[in-house]
Amino acid sequence: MLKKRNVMTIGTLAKTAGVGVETVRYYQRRGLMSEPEKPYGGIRHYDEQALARLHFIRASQWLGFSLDEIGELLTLQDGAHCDEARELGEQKLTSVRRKISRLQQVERALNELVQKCSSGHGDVYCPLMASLNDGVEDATTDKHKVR
Amino acid sequence: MLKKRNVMTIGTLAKTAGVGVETVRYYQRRGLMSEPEKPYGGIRHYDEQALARLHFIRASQWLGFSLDEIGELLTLQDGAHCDEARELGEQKLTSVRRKISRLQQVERALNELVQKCSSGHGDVYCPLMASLNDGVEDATTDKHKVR
DNA sequence: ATTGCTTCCGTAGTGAGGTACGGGTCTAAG
DNA sequence: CTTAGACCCGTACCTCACTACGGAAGCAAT
Repeated sequence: MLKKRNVMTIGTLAKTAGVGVETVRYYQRRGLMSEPEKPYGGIRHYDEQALARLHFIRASQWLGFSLDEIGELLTLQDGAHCDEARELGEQKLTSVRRKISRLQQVERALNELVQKCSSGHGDVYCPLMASLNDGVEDATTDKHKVR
Repeated sequence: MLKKRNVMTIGTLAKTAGVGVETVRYYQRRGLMSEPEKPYGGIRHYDEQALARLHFIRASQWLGFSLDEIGELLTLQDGAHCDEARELGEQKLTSVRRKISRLQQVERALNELVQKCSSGHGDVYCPLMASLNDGVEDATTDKHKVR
């Protein structure tokens, strides 16, 4: 082994990871990736570690972690902080579950409204609109606070 | 009957609907609500119609419509466009269902990772971190494109 | 009449996660 | 040698739905 590190420019790195060059630079500004030293006069080069870091970031994002949270995860990188990492994971899991059940409520309400519209009616009015007008049955006591 | 319209200032209107004054003004700027004429020298007043409009907007938001989409819904207000409204509702329903199933994938992946962390391991490494490092099993072929 | 809360209005800032621009420098191909 | 295409870097801009700011003017109670 001892294969020579396969070296990339930022463009190649970005393409390989499926993100834009600007995105990589943005992660560097956010402190999620380091900027390699640039050799006299020119272009920085990146290795598989940089690529792995990018994969880590995207995987974490896919799980719903924000870039700030990913920064936190990255400080736990050495494996000695498994408990903290699990804690973060559990919090995220909870928030994902909340989102799911909220969306399921929305699904039920919306489905019902659409059904009512489809099943022919007096024509003079629209059940969906009517419901919107008086607040949609089912905002199950968490009125307001949409965001 | 013929009860005199119960008249409100913007502050009362906003509080009654559970939103901020600035939010009402914002909706006016967005064209979702009209600004009543102001009587010589001063303060505009709002009636139940304005309140109903605010309820309509919040109910629609709760269902996942964006303010732009709500503007569109509002043009269909007269009940004669039930088909168009239903169409919009169906599109939204589809997108809600997509979100749900995406989140359910995330839930499964995250749950598995957290479980692995909890069930004691060699200590030298963290299963969650390890998975993040090599991309999380289960990004089920929709790699990248998190947003 | 003075205090003190609202309203009015335009403009600007927030947060998240980027994307775009523009001017300058490098490098590789022809 | 020239030219096309990366790269470097800072700064500005984008979307979405608000939220804040600041000064002037109105209104209600003391």
